[in-house]
Amino acid sequence: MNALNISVSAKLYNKNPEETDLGKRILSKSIELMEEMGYEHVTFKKIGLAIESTEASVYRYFQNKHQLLAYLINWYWGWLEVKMAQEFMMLNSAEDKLKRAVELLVLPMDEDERIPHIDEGTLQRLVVAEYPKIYLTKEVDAENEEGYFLSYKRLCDTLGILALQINPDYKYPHSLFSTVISAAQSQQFFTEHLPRLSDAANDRRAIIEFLTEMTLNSIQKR
Amino acid sequence: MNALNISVSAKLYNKNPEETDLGKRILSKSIELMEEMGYEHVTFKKIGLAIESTEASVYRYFQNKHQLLAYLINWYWGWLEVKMAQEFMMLNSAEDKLKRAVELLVLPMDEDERIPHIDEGTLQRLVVAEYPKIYLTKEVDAENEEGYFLSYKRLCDTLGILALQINPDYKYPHSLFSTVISAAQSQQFFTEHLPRLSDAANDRRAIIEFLTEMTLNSIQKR
DNA sequence: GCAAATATAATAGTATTACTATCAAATAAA
DNA sequence: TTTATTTGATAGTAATACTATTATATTTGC
Repeated sequence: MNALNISVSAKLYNKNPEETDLGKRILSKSIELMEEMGYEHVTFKKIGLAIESTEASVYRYFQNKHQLLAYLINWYWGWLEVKMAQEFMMLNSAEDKLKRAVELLVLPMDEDERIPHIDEGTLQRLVVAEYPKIYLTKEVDAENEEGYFLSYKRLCDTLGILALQINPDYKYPHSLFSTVISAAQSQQFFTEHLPRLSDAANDRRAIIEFLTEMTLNSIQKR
Repeated sequence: MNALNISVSAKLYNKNPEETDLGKRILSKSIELMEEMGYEHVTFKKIGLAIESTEASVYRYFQNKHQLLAYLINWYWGWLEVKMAQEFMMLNSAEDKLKRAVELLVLPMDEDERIPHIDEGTLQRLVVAEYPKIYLTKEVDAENEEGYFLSYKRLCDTLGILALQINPDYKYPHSLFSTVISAAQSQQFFTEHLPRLSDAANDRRAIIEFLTEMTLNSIQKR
């Protein structure tokens, strides 16, 4: 077992991939493959090949590619939340915590050696490139009931609570942080691929400053 | 010919659908079908059936489903820009223009009778549900060079210029408006499907207030 | 240590999708 | 009215997203 375990809803897999060696290889290789060739071009057959096993084996762990992506993205948000909780212990003001949260959303991730089968840096790039695809479907309502988006919602709540500590009268904490988290992802994507949609020429610090200003200016009492 | 024509880059179609009756039926029915059953579940075969023609006919106008979606979404942003330009003529301050722009992004659209083959209200709902899918692909760089995202970029520019009229020192006009436009879409989606990610219980006015505050507070000199 | 249960590998097969190609009939343009 | 263009009808192909089956490992419970 791992020193650290990120819990992901049991509805997000057929058979828990964290419990077997093959399962971990599926996670590790599908992160790699999806980041490299893009979600649309990945098939369970290709994953089977990459893990030196078969398509059928992958199906034993995940019902389909969409569920696998949802698993990985949930894992990422869950892991980010743990990271934030750890770092928040050292910080004393809600404002500092929010600033640090924005940094964690945008700065590249180092690998966590406690979890050798997941490369957090690659996973972060995968999330930047694919995350809205897990909810932009006609199945969203059914999947929402299955808990497909729990970790994302929890993260928004957590940050929203910090905002209310700064200004208890702020009316839009959930909207603000779903916007900020989403903007953190898309600004990273835009600086790389559609630079005219951002003002941060490949400079993560500028993205952080933009988001931090936007967040704090929105919350502030006036 | 139409009284009003929204121009869409010629790279977004094989054969211009605005020029023939069949082409217009393709546009009209694919908006309907995609909004109704979701992008993933639409096929050219189904569109062919819906327009009482064949799969092959649809392929004569669009290379594939992705290009068709890109066409429709570009058409939407192009049309919104025209709408905004019309309304801005009546308004005298940059702030009023920005406020109105946010409203146009969020309020439901009435049909424009000058363009009978496009139902703008349905198209708007389609854009809310699908727009990031046109750039979240591995082909984004190639498609960007083909002009797949021009109308979106132009819209962000236009609004960014208004922001600079309010505060010429504001450093992030492009980032801000790509964020605001994107948030306008996703907040509409969240209030309907993932309400815990917003604070606007099915109330478009609340979304507008949230976005307007966020925008103006970000720009303001302080 | 052995029987029973479970996990995996290898393979086959099906329906659907995303196209490409062909050709004749209809329509429009010169 | 000849010629070109557009459409309709049909066929075909490779890939995808699965489901099913069976033999062989591997693990677990007793």
